[in-house]
Amino acid sequence: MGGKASTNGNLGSPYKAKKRDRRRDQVMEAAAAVFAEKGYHEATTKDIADRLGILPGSLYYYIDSKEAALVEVCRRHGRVFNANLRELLARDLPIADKVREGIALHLRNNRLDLVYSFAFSRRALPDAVLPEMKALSREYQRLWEQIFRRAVAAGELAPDFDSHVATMALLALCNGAIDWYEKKPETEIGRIADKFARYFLHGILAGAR
Amino acid sequence: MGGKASTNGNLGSPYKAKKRDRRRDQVMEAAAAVFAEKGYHEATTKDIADRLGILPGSLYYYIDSKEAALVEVCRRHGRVFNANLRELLARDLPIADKVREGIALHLRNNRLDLVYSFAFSRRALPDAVLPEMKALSREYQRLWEQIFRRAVAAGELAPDFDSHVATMALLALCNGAIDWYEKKPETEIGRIADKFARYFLHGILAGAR
Amino acid sequence: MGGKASTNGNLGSPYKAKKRDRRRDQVMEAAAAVFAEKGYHEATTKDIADRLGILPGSLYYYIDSKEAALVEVCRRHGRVFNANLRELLARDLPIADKVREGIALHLRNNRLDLVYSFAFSRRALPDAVLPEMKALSREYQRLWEQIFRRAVAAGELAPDFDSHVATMALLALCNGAIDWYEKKPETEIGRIADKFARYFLHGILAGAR
Amino acid sequence: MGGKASTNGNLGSPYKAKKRDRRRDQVMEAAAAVFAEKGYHEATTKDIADRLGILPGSLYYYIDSKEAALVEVCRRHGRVFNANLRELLARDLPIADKVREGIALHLRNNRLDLVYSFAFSRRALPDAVLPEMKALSREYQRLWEQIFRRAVAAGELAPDFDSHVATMALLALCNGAIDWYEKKPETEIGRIADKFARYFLHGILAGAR
DNA sequence: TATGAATGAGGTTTCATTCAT
DNA sequence: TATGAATGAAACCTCATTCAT
Repeated sequence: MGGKASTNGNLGSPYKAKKRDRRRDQVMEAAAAVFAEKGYHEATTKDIADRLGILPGSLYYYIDSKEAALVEVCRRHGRVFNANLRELLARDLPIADKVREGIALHLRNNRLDLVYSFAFSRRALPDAVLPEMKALSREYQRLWEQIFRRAVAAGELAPDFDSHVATMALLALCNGAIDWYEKKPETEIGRIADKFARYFLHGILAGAR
Repeated sequence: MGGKASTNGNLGSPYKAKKRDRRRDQVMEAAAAVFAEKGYHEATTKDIADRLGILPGSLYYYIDSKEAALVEVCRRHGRVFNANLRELLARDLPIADKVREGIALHLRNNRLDLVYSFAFSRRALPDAVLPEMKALSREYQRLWEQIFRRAVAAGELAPDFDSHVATMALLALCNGAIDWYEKKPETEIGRIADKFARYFLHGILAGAR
Repeated sequence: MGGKASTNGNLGSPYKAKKRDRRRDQVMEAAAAVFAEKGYHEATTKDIADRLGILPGSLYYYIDSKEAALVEVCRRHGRVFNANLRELLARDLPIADKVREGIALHLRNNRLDLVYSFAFSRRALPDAVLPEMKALSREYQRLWEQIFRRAVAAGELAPDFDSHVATMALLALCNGAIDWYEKKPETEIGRIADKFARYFLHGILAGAR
Repeated sequence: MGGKASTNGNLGSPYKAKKRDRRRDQVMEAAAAVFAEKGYHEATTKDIADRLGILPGSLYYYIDSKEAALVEVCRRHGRVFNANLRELLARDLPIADKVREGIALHLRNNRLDLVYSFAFSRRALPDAVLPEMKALSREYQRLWEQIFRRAVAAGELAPDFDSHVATMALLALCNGAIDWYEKKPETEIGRIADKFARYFLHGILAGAR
């Protein structure tokens, strides 16, 4: 500002800015992948750098610290999760379908690193961003609860249905499943989601005498 | 290993041996607690030593390495998990009760360190012991599957019931719930287990219409 | 405390404690010497460790951080400076002798690393300890000012003598001289101090026509 | 190096050369300011570049290295110091006025970066240029000594006056005062210089009984 | 003339581990 | 049975510097 003596104004050239942002995205993706694979503390900056074909020190051209990278990864993924669910909430579907789709979305995103980066790395998040992260997390819960509550209001679920505990159970189910399907092919996820949804909706006793 | 005690000839003195074993148990408990609380990589030998009132170096009188301690902790806990479930399998109870009890057992044990030590620290286990650990883990699964299969055979569950996926769902539900109940008072766990069991047995749609 | 299970009470054994403290003193001396020689930022933990014949990491058995070592070095040296001057203040001497002795003391202590550790490393001190360090520094100034003020009261100095500026000048003279005598033999320092004192007391015009 | 300008044949164009030199001067000024403010080692190339509104890498169009910049800064400032003093030496003034003016000049220049760049960064200078830098420094001393010796010859100072030690004292006084006046307004410097000169000339006992 | 992206050396620090006592 | 002192590897990070564009 003021003192900047740059002769050509291409500093903020949209082309270059975009290119740089793309590289930043790659760095974040690499960080997310490594955090997901190894967990935050076990992940080293060398792991992330290796995935990008650069040296660890070079990462710091794009990030301020490993911790700051975690924060951003969590933020980004948390927003995607919430956006997806918000969209689902707005759609006009029977509760069974919403649950099925919601579970599938969650599992598919889980796969894209989130559970480990977000849910399970929470202990590594700096205090300063905890409120923000907790807000993202609560927002996700609230969206699920709203899905259930609307179904109650529409008579799809019993009037005394406990939307809160149901949400907890659903999230536990999805989050706990990560180890279970992480090596399955993408196509399998749909089938797993279907089965999980069926249990969640009807219970294991359904069809029994 | 074997050579450690070669200096005093009468190492086998049953009294001394027992006393030393008791101390060893304390060390393992301390390690388990710390691993559970912080995760394997974040846990330091100082954390464990502090809990015992000794210095980190002194730990090595009882353990060969931090990693070896993890292995043993996982082994011990895995065996407890399996023993509990084996006992439950042998009891003569309707499937609904077995599921309810099994979930409660799992959640209670989760609390006692296992999920974090065993399930979530698995990535830290050395390759050499992975087969053993996976065997313990598979044994646990198999026991649950057997519970379900016997219920199928007894006509309590539908003939086409998928015991395998049901087990996966149940484990996912229990493991994923750790964050959710870890700060609740011990007495709450029973109630949470009940609710989880109800969902798992009857589904969220039960009572609707 | 409480949980400490040490069987013998030799933890706080005065002999061992003293030995450990002596080693800590050596570490601090090494740090002070290196800070003095190179300045805080140019000094590396390797420099300090080399001087002690250990590895850089081993330093952290005695210190919490390089910065914490600086703080302690400054604290220790600052206290010595003040203690010396307080003693001088209490003695019954004509002002000229006090100035001469005070300058000699300062120069001799300078030699023992202080100026570079304390005065010139101030920019490296963490904010949290700045008040303490400034207090030490102000105390030193105040002691000098008191020396001058007593001389004024005793009629040794003119009634309108500005003790504050005189102190500043004296400190500037002493601090600025470090480069000048740092390679001189110890015996020289006395002579330099004498000459500085003479200038400071009588000015360069003394003896002139 | 030599090849840099080989692409345009008319590199010697006086206009362009002048423009580039001006920019080079700006770079040196920026470097001097940053070295003075933070000290050589704490100063980063980014600090210097920021002050110029460019990126660190761009500096290398003007300088060969950070160290080379320090050398040049020291050289330039040393020459200014010496030139100023040489001029003062040539003037026809009583010794008291010369001392007063010389101190004021020194303090004012100190302010403009020198003490920190030159005197206190000397430890950072590469061996190859140390002789040159020491020569500049010695020249400055010698000029002061000459000032005193002429005063001796003119009978303004006592015949046995020690010009050498007096010079050392004067320089110590000035250099050591930097912390003391660096935050004072420019106008204060004149007054401080006056007081310092008075002490230096007449001593603190002047006016005392 | 300057940018953007990267390098690589070096710095502080942590920590599991060892070993004499 | 435990301590005290140290090791050494590896981690995160900084920064002067380079070079294609």
